[in-house]
Amino acid sequence: MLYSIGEMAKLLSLPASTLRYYDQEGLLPGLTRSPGGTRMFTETDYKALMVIDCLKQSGLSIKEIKAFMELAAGGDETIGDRLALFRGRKAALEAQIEELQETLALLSYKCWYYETAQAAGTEDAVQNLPPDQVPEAHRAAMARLEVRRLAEEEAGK
Amino acid sequence: MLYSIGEMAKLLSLPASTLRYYDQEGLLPGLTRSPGGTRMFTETDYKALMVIDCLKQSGLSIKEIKAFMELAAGGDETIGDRLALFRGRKAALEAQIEELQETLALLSYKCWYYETAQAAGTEDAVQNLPPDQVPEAHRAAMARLEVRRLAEEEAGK
DNA sequence: ACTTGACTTAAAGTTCACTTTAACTGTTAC
DNA sequence: GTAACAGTTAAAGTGAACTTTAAGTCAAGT
Repeated sequence: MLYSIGEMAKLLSLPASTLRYYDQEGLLPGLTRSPGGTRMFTETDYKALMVIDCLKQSGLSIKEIKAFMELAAGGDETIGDRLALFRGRKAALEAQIEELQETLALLSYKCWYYETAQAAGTEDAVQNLPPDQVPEAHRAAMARLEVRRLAEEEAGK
Repeated sequence: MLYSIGEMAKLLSLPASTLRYYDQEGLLPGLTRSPGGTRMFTETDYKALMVIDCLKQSGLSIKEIKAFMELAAGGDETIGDRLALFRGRKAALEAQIEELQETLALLSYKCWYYETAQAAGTEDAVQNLPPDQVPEAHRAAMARLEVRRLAEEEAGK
């Protein structure tokens, strides 16, 4: 089964111009052309594009993805390099997700904060709430807003 | 406690130029200046900058964050709007994290793939592996690489 | 007073990942 | 065959988020 650039663009829900750009940047070394010069995408190209998206989401730049694609074109000799790359990306993404979980906790705290403020009709009510009335679940997020971090406890300035 | 732009930059581990840029873009409406014109950052500004980072991580642009900061400057009347914004950001980030979990699953599959290929000395060995020898945990990720999605099952072309 | 380092501004420059344009050519349906 | 549509290229343009530059001012220590 072969796909035109328009068909492939629909399958991936992205503009055809992006596929041309990726091709131009060397992200699709295996891509073939019809006698007339039209790009013909195969299922293998589809898989490559899914992996490209995956690497992109993991934080790689287009140039870095190109380097990986060249590795992949290098065959079995580069299996070790590619394994190392995926292990690195996996670790990076795990770290990234952890960071986003902390961000999420802060957003949850802010939702609680504004829900409480809304119920009271004013923000002051939440600001003046004794700390022990803040739900346990939000304490850590709340603490992240405090300065401290990095400053090694200077004596009262 | 007051901080110079350099001190605040260190606390946040970002360049002072970024803080000037944020100020210029209107992200710090409460920021005051010394008689000589030097920016003086308070703990409130620190908190605001933590929230800015949080909103940025949740996918908001600088312009959108500015709009929020203006809302916040509007006082108690805008509590409802701000609550709605944080709820929206929370939902968006939750969706984003789910997506990254899927990406992570694909990376895990790729790690397994290359570990197996490395053990066999060639990629072909993994390619030719009967599907039931692929660990259950990786089946879904593997399936995501297949075309199908969106195509409504055309009769054998 | 003077040096040094950190601050100030406006404006221009950078990087990234596309996106658009213009002029043209290939492909498909009638 | 021809219209209309989908494809092609090289090159220029876009928008976001900074970053750098240049020229100058402020603040702290000696």
